[in-house]
Amino acid sequence: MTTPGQASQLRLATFRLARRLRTHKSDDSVTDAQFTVLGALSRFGPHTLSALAERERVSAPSMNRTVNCLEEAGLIMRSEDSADRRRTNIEITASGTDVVTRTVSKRDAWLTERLNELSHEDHVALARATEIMARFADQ
Amino acid sequence: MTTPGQASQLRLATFRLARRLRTHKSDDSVTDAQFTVLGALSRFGPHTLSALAERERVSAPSMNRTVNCLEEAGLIMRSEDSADRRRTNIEITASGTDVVTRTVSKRDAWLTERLNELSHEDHVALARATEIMARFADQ
DNA sequence: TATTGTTATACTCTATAACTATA
DNA sequence: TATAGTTATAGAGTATAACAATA
Repeated sequence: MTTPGQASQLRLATFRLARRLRTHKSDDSVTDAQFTVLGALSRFGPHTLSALAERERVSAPSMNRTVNCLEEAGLIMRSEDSADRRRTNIEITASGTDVVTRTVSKRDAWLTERLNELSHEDHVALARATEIMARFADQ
Repeated sequence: MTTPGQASQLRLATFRLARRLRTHKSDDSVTDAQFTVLGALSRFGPHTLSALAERERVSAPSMNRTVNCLEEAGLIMRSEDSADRRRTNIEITASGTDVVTRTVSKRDAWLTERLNELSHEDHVALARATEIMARFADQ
């Protein structure tokens, strides 16, 4: 059974940790929204514009603008879909992959330091919680 | 020992859950940034403009704009500081407090629904992880 | 007719620089 | 001279509405 304060505690801890992590910005040339798109392209491969918009839960015009910025910076590439000429395939470039790699390692360094000091039991609990949180986020 | 992807997974899950929780607002007329300011005023009492800007880690002009929107909506009130006439004290109104209360209960209701479907083991792990995340955020 | 991507338009959030009033 | 708040200006992210090209 869920106790009343449990949801509040999880909500506050989530917001506070997200905020704390956000203060560890590494690369000023790429914004958070742009980096999130690069990360999605890096992890899941090429997307159409609408697939990217749906994944990030933003409108197609909004995603189009972000993708335009990334294209101008040479971090993504558009290419026509040979089967359906309405579609545009969007994929990350070598430069884009490089940005992801460097940024992730910088962003996660702070977190990794703290994870390394946890007990084995805490590690297991945190890994399990991470899966649950990701599942919640998808619902 | 911390495996390479663990920090990334925790970071992503935290960002995604925070983002998901943020979609639950009581009122679409209040944006995320505005609601965060209302929450700070509700929890910590009146602030000067620069104190609010510092707490939210944004520039004074940026905070000024957000505060203007909240004032026009009747959710906060400005009043002159009697001791130092350069200062403006910013406090939440009854309407503002109402928005905070309704939004918080809505967010926790959504979270509680999902918590209630977890196994006992998942509950324990999540509670333990919540404590760890809060501790990380304070460091 | 429906779908995909895009453009037009408008609003918020963000920043830096410069200005006003006060200490 | 220094500080608190504000205004001016500009760039990015967000949305809805409307449009062209294609299925």
